Amino acid sequence: MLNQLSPLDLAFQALADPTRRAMVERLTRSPASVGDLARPFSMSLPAVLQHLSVLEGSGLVASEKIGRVRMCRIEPAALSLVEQWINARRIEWGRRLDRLGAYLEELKAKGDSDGSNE
Amino acid sequence: MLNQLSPLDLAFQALADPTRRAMVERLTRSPASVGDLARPFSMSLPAVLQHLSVLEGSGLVASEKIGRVRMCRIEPAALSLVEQWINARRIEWGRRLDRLGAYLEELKAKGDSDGSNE
DNA sequence: ATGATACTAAAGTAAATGCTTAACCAATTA
DNA sequence: TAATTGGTTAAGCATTTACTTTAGTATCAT
Repeated sequence: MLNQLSPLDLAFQALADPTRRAMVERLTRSPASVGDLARPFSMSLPAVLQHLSVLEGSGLVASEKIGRVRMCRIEPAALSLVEQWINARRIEWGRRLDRLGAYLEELKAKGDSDGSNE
Repeated sequence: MLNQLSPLDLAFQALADPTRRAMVERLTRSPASVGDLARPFSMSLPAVLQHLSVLEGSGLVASEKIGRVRMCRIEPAALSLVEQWINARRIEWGRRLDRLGAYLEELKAKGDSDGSNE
């Protein structure tokens, strides 16, 4: 089961929910208040607050209360953590294709030198 | 509530679990059997199978049974879906910084031309 | 044929998730 | 000062998630 969650876990979990992803998309354009964030959704304000707290817990979003309105903004560092994980997979995948390519080249060279078909 | 899940939802949800992410990492290096995938984890085989089925459902992994062993491989298209979402956010974020920068430049130009301090 | 191997299916469970409603409080505004 | 606005807290609930154990079913080796 999931006990000590890494920052990467928290980020991926936060982004797994479409509502939260939409909130991140919104905040990527500009900072917004809790009410602003809630407006597009057909759910209660407390529900939105809970999503927001997941986002804050993951480090993807930060917020600050000014007067009676809480302004929220994205925190790009957490997003780039996710980005790095994906990139690492792509790089490894590329390396694999390279190895496979080299192997196929080797096979081909061998095949060209003897009389086997294909 | 979550009803019709988009491919992106499925991919993010699949990657939200550390066990499944580890399985993806393993498969990025080379294809592996169910048993291979299970070995590093201290959980039952059925549990691993369930994780695998989530990964397959998300399109991140494909598998094929040969004899009595099921070989699994990653399916990079689904990963690149996630990558694209992240990139889109980074681009939007960049655009925002550009706008902010332009605004600050404008302020600065104005500030340089009049007598205000700073 | 017998047993071992590799996986699969089914059912059950504790905990987490994504909501809700019903208060509540603290800044504005009238 | 009283009402409104914007947010917050707490409690409760249905569903989903991440497992477990138990009991299979096909292969493959001997």
